Amino acid sequence: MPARKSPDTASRIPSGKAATINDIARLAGVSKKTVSRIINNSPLVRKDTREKVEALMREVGYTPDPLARGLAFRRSFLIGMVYDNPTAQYIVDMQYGALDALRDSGFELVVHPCDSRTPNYIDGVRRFVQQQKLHGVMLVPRASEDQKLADMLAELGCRYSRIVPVGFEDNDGRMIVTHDREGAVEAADYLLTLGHRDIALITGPLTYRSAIERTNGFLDTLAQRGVEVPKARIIEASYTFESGVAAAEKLFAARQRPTAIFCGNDEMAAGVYKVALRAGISIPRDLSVVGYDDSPLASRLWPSLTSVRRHTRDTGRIAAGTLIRTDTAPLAVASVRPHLIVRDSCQPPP
Amino acid sequence: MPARKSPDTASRIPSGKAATINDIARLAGVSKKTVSRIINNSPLVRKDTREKVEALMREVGYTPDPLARGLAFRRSFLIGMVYDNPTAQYIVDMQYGALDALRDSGFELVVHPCDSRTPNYIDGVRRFVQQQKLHGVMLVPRASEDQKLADMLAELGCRYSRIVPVGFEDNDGRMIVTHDREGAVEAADYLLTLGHRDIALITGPLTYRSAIERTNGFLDTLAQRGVEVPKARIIEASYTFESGVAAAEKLFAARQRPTAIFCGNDEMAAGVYKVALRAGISIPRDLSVVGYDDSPLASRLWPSLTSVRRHTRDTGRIAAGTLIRTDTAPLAVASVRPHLIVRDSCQPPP
DNA sequence: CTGAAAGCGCTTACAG
DNA sequence: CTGAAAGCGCTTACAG
Repeated sequence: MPARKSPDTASRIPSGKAATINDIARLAGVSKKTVSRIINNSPLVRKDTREKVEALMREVGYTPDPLARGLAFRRSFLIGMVYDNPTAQYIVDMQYGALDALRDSGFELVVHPCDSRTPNYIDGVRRFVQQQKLHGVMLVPRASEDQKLADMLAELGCRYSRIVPVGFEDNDGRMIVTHDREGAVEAADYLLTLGHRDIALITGPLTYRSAIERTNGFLDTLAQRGVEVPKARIIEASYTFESGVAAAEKLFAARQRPTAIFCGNDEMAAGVYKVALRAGISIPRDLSVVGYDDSPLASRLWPSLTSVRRHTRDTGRIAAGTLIRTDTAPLAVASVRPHLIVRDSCQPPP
Repeated sequence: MPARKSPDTASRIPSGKAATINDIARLAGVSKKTVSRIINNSPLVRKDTREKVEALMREVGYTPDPLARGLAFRRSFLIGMVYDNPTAQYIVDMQYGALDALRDSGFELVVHPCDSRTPNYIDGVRRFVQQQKLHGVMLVPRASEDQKLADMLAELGCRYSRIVPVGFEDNDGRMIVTHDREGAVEAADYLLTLGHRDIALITGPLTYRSAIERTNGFLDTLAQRGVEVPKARIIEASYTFESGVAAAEKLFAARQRPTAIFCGNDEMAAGVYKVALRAGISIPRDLSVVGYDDSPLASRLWPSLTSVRRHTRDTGRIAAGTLIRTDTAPLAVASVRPHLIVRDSCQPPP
């Protein structure tokens, strides 16, 4: 179904089907190769030729067929998003960001969730990339931390971008560095400033660099101000609500309860809320809580949760944008910095 | 990069690039048309020919190029998912379901969020569908309720499936009916059985059929048991947390407070929780609350929220599956039925 | 049941 | 700066 065409040119295009490069070439009185050059922004076209042809393309509503272009290029106009993060809001925000970058670019976003715990998930991604001849792939945490996955893409010659904490080296793909440490540092500063000294920490799985960064950033900041956190108050959990519940139960069973808890994400903070509410521990009067993610949950909980915002949508926009741009140096490193959103879940210790 | 090939046949395929239909035809000693027939499951192939060729395809790891097939078919191997629902978990579940159906089918999922409140969003979807030559489109609530959107797809000849409440007619697309009424009926039955009579209702926007279905299902069930809900206790909100807060404030300001509230979704129920907790109203002792969606929020809240589950992933699987299948009658109507998940947010009235 | 020819709508060499 | 020829990897008529 061709887009609206003015009657005069419309009559010269086979009705009922969209215009092709041949129609444009014929109507403009140039070769299809010239039209092709214009489509691909080649500088080897005279300005007035370009303008004449572009006007015609607009008039007949011509857009080149990505299938035909892909076949000739041996590469599709699809960007793959590969992820194994279970947090819905994070995924959706990342998708929105990617789509922001892809809008009106002719590229589309193909989603590919996977489970990095299964042994051959990398083969699954490889098939996806090869079969669809993807133009590029964004690797989203936590899969983005898997060096084997990145290596496979490099070997395939597929361009990719990785969203990773500091500490990664990559000569093949573009990196977007999330600086998780800084968010944790801000959380620590905030709790210290409120006067807290009896502080506990519920971390994500320390097999992930992001969890390590958050943990170290938090503990280092406390240590710099002379606050040591006893081992019993550092609990490694799994980023799930249930693991947050279990961790909180352990912390509250101790002789002396902490006056503040920093959680590696909001899900686990919600677990702390549940245990505290059930036990009659008032937040923030008896206990201050800080989360990480600034998920919708943070404002839905009561009292609303102070949490570290990650700018996920911006991250997605950069990660996708870098895959379709040709003008920038492909290997530069981009940075996204988190920051603390203060709400109602903290106050000075009792 | 071709998949693993045994040395004998590998040597007969140009190294460094994947096998094509020509390689398969040559190695199998048949014409490429025969290979094509096998790819497309044509019955016009002798059984032993088929088996021989299929074995060869497996051996060399051949998969047909979707770009080339798409160009020849004038239709891609992409399924579009069009949605304007803001709830992250719902979207992600729907995507997972769709991907369940598409796995190993050769089709991929391309996401297309849109904003049905902008005047020309339908043009955006049209461009998406036409330009990518989509094989099919799933319409997800609430965009799925827009008849103009469905009509546009029908006019384009693009196959589509719609996830809709009862009450829609569609001769062009497949419908997956969600039976929202039944979930609301279950919620009403449950509250009545607990002994509630002073019941309030916070609905979604009544411009949506789904919100109307839930509202009517709830009110009709109460009426059948002789319970009338005064107008002041029926508040139309907008499915957001904030609108739930505002609705709860209005309900609690009344002379007599209801003993139970049914909310059109969990977001608004979380708003009720916030207002109740802030006001010292104990859930479920003083107030019972029922939500709709069974989102992650439902179990994260404390006390955990009784809510209606929608089986979103199953819905997505059916909606996508119907677009790539050729064996079933395309216009049959599928049904997905909600049901109540009882948690800790309700008890008999004080 | 099988195949040779032409074509899908583009791009890549290659020439000028 | 511009173009004619060949090709990307498939499928659709058309023949047999």
